[in-house]
Amino acid sequence: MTVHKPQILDVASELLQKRSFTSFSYKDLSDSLGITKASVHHHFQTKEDLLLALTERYRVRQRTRLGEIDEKNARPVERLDAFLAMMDGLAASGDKICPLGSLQSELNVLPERVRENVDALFETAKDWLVGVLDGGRECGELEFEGSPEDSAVMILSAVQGGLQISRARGRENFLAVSRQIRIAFTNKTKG
Amino acid sequence: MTVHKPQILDVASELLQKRSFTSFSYKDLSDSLGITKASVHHHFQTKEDLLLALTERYRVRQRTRLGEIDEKNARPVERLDAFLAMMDGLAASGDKICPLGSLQSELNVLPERVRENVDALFETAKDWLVGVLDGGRECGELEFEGSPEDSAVMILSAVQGGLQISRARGRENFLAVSRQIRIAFTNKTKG
DNA sequence: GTCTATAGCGGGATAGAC
DNA sequence: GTCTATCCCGCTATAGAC
Repeated sequence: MTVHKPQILDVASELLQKRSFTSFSYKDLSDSLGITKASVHHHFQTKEDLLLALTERYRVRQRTRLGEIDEKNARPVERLDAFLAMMDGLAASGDKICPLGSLQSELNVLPERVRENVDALFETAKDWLVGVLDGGRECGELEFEGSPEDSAVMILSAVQGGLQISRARGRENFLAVSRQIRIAFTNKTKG
Repeated sequence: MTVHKPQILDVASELLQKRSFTSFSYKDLSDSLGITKASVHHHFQTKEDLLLALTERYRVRQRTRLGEIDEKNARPVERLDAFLAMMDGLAASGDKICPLGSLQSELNVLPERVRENVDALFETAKDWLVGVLDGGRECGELEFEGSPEDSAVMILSAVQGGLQISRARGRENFLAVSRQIRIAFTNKTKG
C-alpha cells in the first residue's frame, strides 16, 4: 500500500487530539498506516516538520470552515451557532479535544516555528469572532456587556476548556457551555 | 543534601504546569533537586505513584483553599472574586497553567487511578461553584440565566481554557475572561 | 536517603537496497 | 514510496553498596 502526506496528517491529527504532541510517536503513525517508521520519516523527516505541516493545514482548514460558516449564515447569531455546532462535533466524538487546545496545553515543549502557527490559529479565530460579535451588536441581534475582544477571548476559552472537560466527563458538559454562551450573548429584550 | 517527598512533589507540580505529564522525566526532577534519578525513584517508585501522590495533594489543597475562601468571604460575589483572583495568580506566573487543565488535556495517556483523582478534582470544584452560584442567586447578589450547574461548568471551562490561552498570548487574556465572568454573573439591576 | 551502574525498552532519525 | 537494519539517545526502573 502506498501512503501520501495527507493520510499521514490525518492520523497525526487524530493522535494529537486524542493524546498529545509528546505522547504520540512515529511508531504510532506507522502502525496505524500499515507502513514502517522509516517510510513515515520519508514524508516528514522530523517531528517538527510533521507538526509544521499539520498546523499549516489546520490554518487552511480553519479559514475554509469559517468562510463556509459566513457563506451559509448571513446573520451573526446563526454564525455563532454554527461555530458552536462545529465544535460540538468534537465533543460528540467522545475522545477528541480541540487541536488548538492540545497544542496550547503543551506550548512550552513545541518547536518555535510550530508555536507561531498555533498563535496564528488563535488570532484568526479571535478576529473572526470579534467580527461576528461586532456585527451582532450593531444589528441588535447579539447583546452583551464588555468589549467584543474580551467576549471573543471568553468564548474561545470556554470552548477550549469545555471540550477538555467534556472528554473527561461527558458531552453534556460542552452542551452546558454552549447553552451558557448562547444565553450570555443573545438578545434578552425579546418582543 | 537530603530531599523529602513534598519537595519532589513541588518540582513535579511545577513541571506538570509548565510542561506536561508526558514531557517531564525523572531526570528533570533529579536535576532540579540536585540528586540522582535513582534517589527520586526511592521516594516514588513509578511515575504513576508520583502522579497519584501529586493529584492527592492537589485534592487536599483544593479543599483547603476553597475552605479558606469561604472562611474569609461571606458573600457569594466575594467568593467568586476570590476564586478568580486565585486563578489569576497562575496567569500572572507567565508560564504555568491550571494543573487540572494540564492533566485533562492528556487524559487518555494517564494511568487510570490518576484519572480518578482528576475526576474528583473537577467534581469538587464544580460542586463548590454550584454552591456559590446558588447562594448568590438566592440572596440576589448574583444574577444569571440557566442552571447553576451549567453556569459552574461554563466558568470552569473558561478559566481552564483561559489560563492556557493566557500562557500562550499573555495575561490580559485571562483578565478578559475574568471580567466577562464577572459581568455575566453580576447583578445588573443596580440601584 | 543517596549513590553508581546497568538493564531494557522505545524514542527520533539515517543509510542504503529495492 | 517502501523496506531492513542500525545508530544513538533518553526514558523508566532496578540492584546493591554506602
